[in-house]
Amino acid sequence: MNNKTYFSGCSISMHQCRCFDTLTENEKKLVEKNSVSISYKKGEVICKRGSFASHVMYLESGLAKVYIEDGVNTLVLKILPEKNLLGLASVSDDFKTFEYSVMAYIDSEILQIDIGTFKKLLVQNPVFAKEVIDIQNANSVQIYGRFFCLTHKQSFGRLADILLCLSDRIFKKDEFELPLSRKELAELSGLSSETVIRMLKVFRQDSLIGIEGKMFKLLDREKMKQISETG
Amino acid sequence: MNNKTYFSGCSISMHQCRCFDTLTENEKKLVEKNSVSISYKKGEVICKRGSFASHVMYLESGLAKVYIEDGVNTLVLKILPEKNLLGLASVSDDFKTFEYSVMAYIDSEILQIDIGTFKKLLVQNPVFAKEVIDIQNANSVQIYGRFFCLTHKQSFGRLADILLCLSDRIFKKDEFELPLSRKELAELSGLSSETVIRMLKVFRQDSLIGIEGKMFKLLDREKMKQISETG
DNA sequence: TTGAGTTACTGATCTGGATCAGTTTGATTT
DNA sequence: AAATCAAACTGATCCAGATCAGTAACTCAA
Repeated sequence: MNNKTYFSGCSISMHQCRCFDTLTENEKKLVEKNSVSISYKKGEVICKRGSFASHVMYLESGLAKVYIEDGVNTLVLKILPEKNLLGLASVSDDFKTFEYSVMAYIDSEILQIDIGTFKKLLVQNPVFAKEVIDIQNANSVQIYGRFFCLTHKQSFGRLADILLCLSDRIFKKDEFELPLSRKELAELSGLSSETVIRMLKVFRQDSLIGIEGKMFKLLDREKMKQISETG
Repeated sequence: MNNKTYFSGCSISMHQCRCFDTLTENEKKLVEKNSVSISYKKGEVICKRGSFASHVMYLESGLAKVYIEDGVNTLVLKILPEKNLLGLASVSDDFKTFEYSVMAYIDSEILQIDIGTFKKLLVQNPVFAKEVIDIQNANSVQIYGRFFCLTHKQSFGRLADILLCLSDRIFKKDEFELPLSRKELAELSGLSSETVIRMLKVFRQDSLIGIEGKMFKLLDREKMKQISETG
């Protein structure tokens, strides 16, 4: 009876945004007419928590972090891969402002969709609305896992988790160049950068990973998985 | 420039569930016909994370905790006051099972609504769907705040936060009888029960609160607020 | 190629809160 | 009223990870 349930702190949504597929041709045109596309460079802030939300956003390409901060600490809620919606809370009249901040990890392309148009579609196309609910749900469940991970796992488990997650869900191979600084990696795992650096060293010494600068290589996936589950 | 943003770890949704108001008479009857009401005693498990979800739930009366656990640790996602929906994720086909567990803090009445019926309403009544989206949003935003609180505030801030929250949102007065054990209060604030007990002692010594067994009385709300913001 | 700034890394120290090992209190049963 | 058991509380100790105070390496600009 020692089968602990496993929660992934993985902060990357796997949900494929299908909601636009449910629109009619006319509706698609309506969206096109009422949206603009904007480019962001690596490190640029895409939206600030608390600022007026006149649009829903869609990450067409790139990679972004969704986070909240209080001036001292930053909490990364999730990593957002391309083809995902952002700022959905603003469709509720209760939230006139963005509920979180978003920053581009790498150069990214954002589609801003007028909130009025989006709301109109929600009410006029129930299947679309249903898809949006699905997105919200996937989102919640993922946040629950991450919440558990950051509050109840300890450092090695968290870091192993994040590394596996990045490899599996973003880069889709064992070797990848990580576009994040050590500090960003630390903030993602809810640790100090010093701690992360020390831990990476241990992982390397134990031949779990190979690191050269920003190049990461998973050498022992099996053991890594085990650490992420038990640690 | 030292105005830190304040996140409440308050785990109690203030959202009033309005979604049923949007239904027509016929739809209301449909819901009534396809739902059952069940009583739970204090401490009873209302649903288990991972079990099949054939229904959405509505807490008619009582008070419950929504949580996830891995066999060792428990994370309380939120406290659920009466008149709130539960287990919404199961309306998504991706989630056939409950995404969290629920336990009654006090004797509670639960309405189980057939999932098929609920889904049907979602697709047939867009205003209803919109209300459900609003509920999801309120939920997410609240969890974000709690997430931040439990990961970045320290013990005194967290406990002050929870106490204020219970007083404000559940009991709606400064003096109340808390139906939770010290251990449950601890788990709610992400601390060990020993730590919570010690902290309560400090609060009492500083005349911030009065405690006698399960009776709590907030004596210095102002200072309490301050601790919850800075600590 | 020098210097200025940022990021990576290392070592030494500190500490918040957990853990462990009790005692006391209170509720419930017999 | 004695016995039992869980919850409340206390004190002593420990440790994971933060923090501080550096050095080293790696940009990038002039």
